[in-house]
Amino acid sequence: MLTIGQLADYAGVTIKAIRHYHERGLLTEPGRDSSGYRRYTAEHAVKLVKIRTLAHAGVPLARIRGLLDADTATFAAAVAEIDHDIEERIAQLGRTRDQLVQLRGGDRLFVSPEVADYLDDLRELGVSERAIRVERDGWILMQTASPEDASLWIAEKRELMANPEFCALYLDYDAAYDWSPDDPRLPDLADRTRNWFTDHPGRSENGPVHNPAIARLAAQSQPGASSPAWDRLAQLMTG
Amino acid sequence: MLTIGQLADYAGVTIKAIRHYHERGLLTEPGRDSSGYRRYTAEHAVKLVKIRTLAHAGVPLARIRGLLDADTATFAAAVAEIDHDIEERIAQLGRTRDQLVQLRGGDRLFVSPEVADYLDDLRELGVSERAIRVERDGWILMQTASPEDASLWIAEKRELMANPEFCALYLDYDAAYDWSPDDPRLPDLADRTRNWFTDHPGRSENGPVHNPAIARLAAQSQPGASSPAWDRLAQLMTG
DNA sequence: TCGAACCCTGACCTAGGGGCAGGGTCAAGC
DNA sequence: GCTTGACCCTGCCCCTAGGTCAGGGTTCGA
Repeated sequence: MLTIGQLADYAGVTIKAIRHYHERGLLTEPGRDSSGYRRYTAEHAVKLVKIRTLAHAGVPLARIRGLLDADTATFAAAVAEIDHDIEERIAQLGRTRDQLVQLRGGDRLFVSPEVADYLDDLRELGVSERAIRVERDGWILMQTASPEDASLWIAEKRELMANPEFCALYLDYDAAYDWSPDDPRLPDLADRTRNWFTDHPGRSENGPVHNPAIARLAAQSQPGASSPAWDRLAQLMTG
Repeated sequence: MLTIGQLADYAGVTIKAIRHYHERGLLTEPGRDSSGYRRYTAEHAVKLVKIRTLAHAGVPLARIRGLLDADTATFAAAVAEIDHDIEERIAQLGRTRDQLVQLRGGDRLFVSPEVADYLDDLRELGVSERAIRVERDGWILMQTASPEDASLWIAEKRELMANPEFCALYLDYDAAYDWSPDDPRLPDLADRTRNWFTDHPGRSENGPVHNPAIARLAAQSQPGASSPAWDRLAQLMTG
């Protein structure tokens, strides 16, 4: 006959857990000795090890209760299912590990692969980190609000980046962020930008032209996403 | 700007979880629109994905809070540790899977490998399942009450089982369980048993002779572990 | 303009225990 | 015989990471 502590040590379980299993009706309360201590038999030990094993496998206690006196076939089927479940959980943990690595470096976790590739292209082109961040945040918002539109737009945008003229314009626009609003290069840049958009109207008919759309969305979320020079540019182009 | 539902879909998290993160101070409460709805920015989305990833990795929310604005080195160290932790958990799940298989068939989960081997030997020898069960339960109790003694005793017992005479005695004793208490073979069996113990005194000096010890322990836990014939045998040997 | 889908707060519930209070019991050593 | 440390008892509240329900208000598309 075992005391609760001996039983707990045997099964690798805390005393509290055993009492918990009693409360939940998983393990029958054993008899008491003269001083009121619980006294366990080998049968209890066997049952407790089964409970522990199933509990470690993540089976809810309520289900374990049902399983303990199920017939062999039912039990076997349940074990197979539980085993499959663990396999799935292991796979999920593996995926989580991969994501954990991504967490430290890169934006792949936050945007679609296409957008991530696009951001990498920008980085390679020499675009400033500030601009890339604004782009990223813009794409996050777009993808969240309307994934299909974002998917169309990013495809078009990546095609656009294959055009050297557009790339140059993009880089100049990026650089202009830090310019003085009186910089003499601003009017010329405004002209080139306007010409570009005149020559290359957007293809998505019910969507806005991309750059302004992104800028507007991003500006909402990113305080300080504009600058004096950019404000001046906007003035030059609309005015 | 995103609603809470959009944000939840983006991050693959429930609305309730997001509100929970607000309560725990993991994610700052965003501003509200005119009707009191929360409106989220891309920054929130990025932070939420980080939270989700860490939470899926099993990191407690309190720790995630500390990690979110830790410096790069601290964060990297934490991620490495968390990753290691997941690896460990995967290994543990693998072990649990093995045990799960054992759960269906065999006693290896309940007794030491030595005892399990011993039980297998008995089975091979042709010992009844009833006797094997009584033995198993006895060993569980012995191992739990005193693992060192049990370890010594099982070693001795297994040596004993190498002796054909002892095996024969064991089998006869097992068979006698079902005999009538008037069976004429009982006195002879009692004699042989007594002779055996006279010729082979137990080697552990401060321990009782094994068979009776096991029988007594097992009899306590297993109601009906004895039989009329066995009771008669005990009488014949002690009287 | 109406119904579906969305959002709000607040309160309560869950599993699987942990920890503490306040008390009784047992075994060993002196 | 007495003490000391290790056990055991019940009962209570606490925790995490949310889920669920009630009882509202809001927005959007047909």
